Amino acid sequence: MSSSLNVLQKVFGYPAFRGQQEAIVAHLVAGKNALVLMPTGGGKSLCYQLPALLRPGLALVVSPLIALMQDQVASLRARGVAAACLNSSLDPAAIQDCMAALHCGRLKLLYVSPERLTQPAFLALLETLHREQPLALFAIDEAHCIAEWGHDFRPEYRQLEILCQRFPEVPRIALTATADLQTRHEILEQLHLENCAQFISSFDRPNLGYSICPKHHPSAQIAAFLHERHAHHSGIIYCQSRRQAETTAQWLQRQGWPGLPYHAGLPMKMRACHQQRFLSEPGLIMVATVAFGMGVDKPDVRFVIHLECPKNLEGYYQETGRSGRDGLPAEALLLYHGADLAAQELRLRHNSRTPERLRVELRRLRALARYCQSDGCRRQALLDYFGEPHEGRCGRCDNCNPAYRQWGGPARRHHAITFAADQFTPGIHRTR
DNA sequence: CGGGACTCAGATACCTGAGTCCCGGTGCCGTATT
Repeated sequence: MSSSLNVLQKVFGYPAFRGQQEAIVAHLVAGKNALVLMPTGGGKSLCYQLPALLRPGLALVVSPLIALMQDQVASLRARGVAAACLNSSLDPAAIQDCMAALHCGRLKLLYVSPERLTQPAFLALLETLHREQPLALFAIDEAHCIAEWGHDFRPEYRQLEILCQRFPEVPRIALTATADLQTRHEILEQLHLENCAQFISSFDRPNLGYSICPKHHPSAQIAAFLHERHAHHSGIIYCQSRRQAETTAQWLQRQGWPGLPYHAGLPMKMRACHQQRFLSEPGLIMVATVAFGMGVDKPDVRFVIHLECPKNLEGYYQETGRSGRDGLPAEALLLYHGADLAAQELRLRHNSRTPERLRVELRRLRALARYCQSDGCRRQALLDYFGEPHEGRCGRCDNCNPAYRQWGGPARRHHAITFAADQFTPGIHRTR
């Protein structure tokens, strides 16, 4: 039995590798670089965790959120792996413990943020450790953040090339569940992975149905959608602003739907409470900004509604992809209005740091606009955007199947909630 | 900011016009202040 299969079974408790995992692990164990695109739930973490155990030395994992680090460390420790994170949530004593463990070589995996990683003092620490015992590898988890956040929001994401400069012989692996061609290009460029192997799984989510409807009267359209299709289902409604999330959640509650607001302007306790309730209570509707989602793994989310257009198809794919993780049917509904696109364009023009950046973002926005306005198969268009062929006529989008075309909204608002139930094709939305 | 979307009232079973509101959002880290 190979040592990697042995560790897979003994430490992680899986009988066998899935998909491209085995090839990726072998590639990394051999000391080579890789880019991995794999859907959530596909077993991405294993692709660097297993090599981290098989190679000598400490593996460093760059992760965007403290909550993600904590989840990963807890799960590794539960399997008996010496893992830790180093971040601002730790008290001085915990930091001391972590440093002691690092210095005596007891740790196998250390999770840090890009902000921590790029601090001179931390890099000096890494170099000290590296002289004692060469580092096992660098893993950049959620690597799309390099492109998504690196340009303005979290600039340290664009300083990760320092890994290659300071530790050129340590293998690097970048992992994400969502990256369009532009984002892939930026990840490869920033991490100096230009000629590395790319392991790209299919982006198709066959159990998701896609609908895009003209936004006439959103509250009536949402009410009809929930009433006819998703009563008592868990779902997410994505909004573009905190205020919209608040008002929409309040409106839902007034209508008798269990809506909970979620955005970064809420007190920490309330955010945690709403997230916990969403995960544990059935049938809740999270009304959220982009603050909600990363690292949230709820298998039975049955629908995602976009009250406004996201700013590109990458974001749309990410957000819709949070439904149907259990493999059972789920639906994505986007309420489309040209003015929302125009608003996104204005924001881009206002906020883009460089003309080049603006050009790139406008191109991505226009791809989203074409997608919304297209009368072709949505699945085919979405997969095409990610460079993946699909024959079209998927049967599970509004352009392929009239049953997904019900939410166009009433021409006259007072007819809002009077859709006839017999318009639906039975059997399309079974949930078990 | 100007202009579009939405709400609400009033009149009347669908529609109009005036008034209001809006004009992003994501998190690390470290330091200053209670």
